[in-house]
Amino acid sequence: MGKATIDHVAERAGVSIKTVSRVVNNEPNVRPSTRDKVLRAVAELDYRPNLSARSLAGNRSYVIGLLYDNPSANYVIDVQDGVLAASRAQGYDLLIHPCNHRDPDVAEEVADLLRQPRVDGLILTPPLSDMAAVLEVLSASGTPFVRLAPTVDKHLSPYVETNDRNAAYQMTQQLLSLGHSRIGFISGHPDHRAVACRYEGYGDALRDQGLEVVEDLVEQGYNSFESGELAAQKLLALTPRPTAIFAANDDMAAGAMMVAHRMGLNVPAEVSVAGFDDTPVAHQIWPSLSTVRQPIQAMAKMAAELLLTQVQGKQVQAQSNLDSSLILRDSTGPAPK
Amino acid sequence: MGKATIDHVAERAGVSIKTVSRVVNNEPNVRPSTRDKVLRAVAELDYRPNLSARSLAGNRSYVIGLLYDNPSANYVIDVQDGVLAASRAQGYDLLIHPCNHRDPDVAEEVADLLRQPRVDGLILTPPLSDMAAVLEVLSASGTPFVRLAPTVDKHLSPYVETNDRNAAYQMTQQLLSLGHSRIGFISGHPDHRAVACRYEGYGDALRDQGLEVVEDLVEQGYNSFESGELAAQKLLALTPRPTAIFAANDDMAAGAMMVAHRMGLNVPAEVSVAGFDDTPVAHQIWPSLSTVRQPIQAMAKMAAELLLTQVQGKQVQAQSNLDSSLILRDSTGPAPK
DNA sequence: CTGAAAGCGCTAACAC
DNA sequence: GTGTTAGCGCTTTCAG
Repeated sequence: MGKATIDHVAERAGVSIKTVSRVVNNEPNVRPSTRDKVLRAVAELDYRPNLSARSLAGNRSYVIGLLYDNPSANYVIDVQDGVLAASRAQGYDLLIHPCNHRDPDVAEEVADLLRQPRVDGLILTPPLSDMAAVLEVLSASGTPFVRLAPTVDKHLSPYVETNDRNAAYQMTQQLLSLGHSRIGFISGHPDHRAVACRYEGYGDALRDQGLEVVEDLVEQGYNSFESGELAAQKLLALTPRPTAIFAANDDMAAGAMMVAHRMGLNVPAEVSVAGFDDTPVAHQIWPSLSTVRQPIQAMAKMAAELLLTQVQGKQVQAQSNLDSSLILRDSTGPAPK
Repeated sequence: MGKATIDHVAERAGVSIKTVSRVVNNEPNVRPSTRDKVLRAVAELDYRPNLSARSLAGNRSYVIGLLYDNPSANYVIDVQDGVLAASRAQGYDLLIHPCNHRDPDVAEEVADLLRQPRVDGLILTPPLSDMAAVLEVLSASGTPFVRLAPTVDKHLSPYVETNDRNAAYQMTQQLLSLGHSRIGFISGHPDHRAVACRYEGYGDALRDQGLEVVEDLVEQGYNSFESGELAAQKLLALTPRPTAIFAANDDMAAGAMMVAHRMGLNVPAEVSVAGFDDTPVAHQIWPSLSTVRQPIQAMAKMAAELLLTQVQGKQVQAQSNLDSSLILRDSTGPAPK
């Protein structure tokens, strides 16, 4: 089966190659009967347009890029799957580009990626969504891009987000309603601004209940299991001990749980633990972790759809907001007397 | 910065475009001084060859594909990172193509992917590495491919593997040396032949110790946490109870641990648990899990290197074998009296 | 509504 | 060693 080209199709359908091109690209101004003829020839020859030729002539690549700094395998896979779902549906391919956001050359790296007509558009995940240097390069290049959960310069591009603050507010409220008042908080990596927002929800919920944020009860974490362990060690060494710990992500919550186990503390009887993200570990540890589920895949899909709309030159809505949900499992319970 | 083309470079260097092409592609037969001139022009103009033009003219895409059926996010990310490390180094891009190996149309899907000159070669992960229909399409197409951990038709392509059987043998031996003799085994998904091999290692170790494989002590699992729970429920309900459980992967081991906790069994005092893969969950659960670490990323990198060598038309070694290592943590201990 | 012609930027022959 | 000449398969003018 020698690959069919547009010429073969044109010949078979008895039209010019331009007409074939029109049909294949869904352009207007083709008589229905002509369109049918062409479509039939396409089917018979099992014709697929050659992407390279297309991009060379049309100056587009039919590829979109996904730029991320691997914070967590589960997150990345969810994002990839969501983006792929949207891009495949429209015949676009996905180029993945992991990078290190602390590398001083990231912006240069991105510039490099854009210097060639490799990608028609880019999707950024946190913390890249918030990096001024990267945003500048992108804006200057004119390449369309969409961000996931940006917290700064939101006017620079369309974006998709969830309300992290609200979800954290609800989880805190949930703990308060269980009778907890000394609630420890392990905050997220400061570079991940979206994760940092979760702290606001925690504080707001306390204040709305007439409580204050106690400085000792808040520990800085860095999104990793180990940083959660360290933070929890400090929190659980306090007197009086907090009766609950809310960590800004599941890995840190798992770290806190590990510390509780080591100290012989019963979860949730002596201390409740809550996380955020609903990663697989949340239901694989014992007791299973109460957490917040974010629609990562749906967000990524939405972002890709916004991007593709934009790539095709259409006007696009500036933002999209999806909801999270509270997942209550076994790690949270009534406050001890 | 209007993109520089090969013509600009040729003009600036005072040579023909063909010479530029030679230099850029590291072809021989260019006088060093000429080469230098060209290289200087390339640098000054910040010239990058246009990939589309290149692939159109040269009938190659400078892209390799990674075909996988997402068994676990951590595994996939490791593979991606390994492949990227190798491909980036050689200027190749990566196209990811997750798919469902149970979908009756996978082979057709692969054929579709190959119908266009989108990818110069393909890397397959288990269980795709073992799927006859896919292998057939690939072999017929003539596209180079490399497999990770294949168990069948090894002559069909170069491949990279670890010795799963040996690693499982060692872990079983370790448990035996701790005094365990009733060791339950939770086997892996039958579609994942490489995982299935781990059962052989278990059996061989027992036999070499003069023990027999007791049918009741072997439960079929399907690689998921939940399947591990189910299997462990059966195993731990036996009388006498097994004093150790060895699961063919970490997720199932985590499931077994969950069941032990629910039954109030102390791990490892009353029952030891061992896993395989050293996924993050292994050190995030309590007690931390003894397991086997495989060099996934290194294997993937090696596979990509083999593929790229092949893509460039060079002869390539048929296989490569990397070693796993035992990671002993807190979930295994001496057999109870 | 349809077609002819002119490239997109590069590599592959083949000459010199 | 180096240059010349054709395309690769498509989209884009611009005519009809």
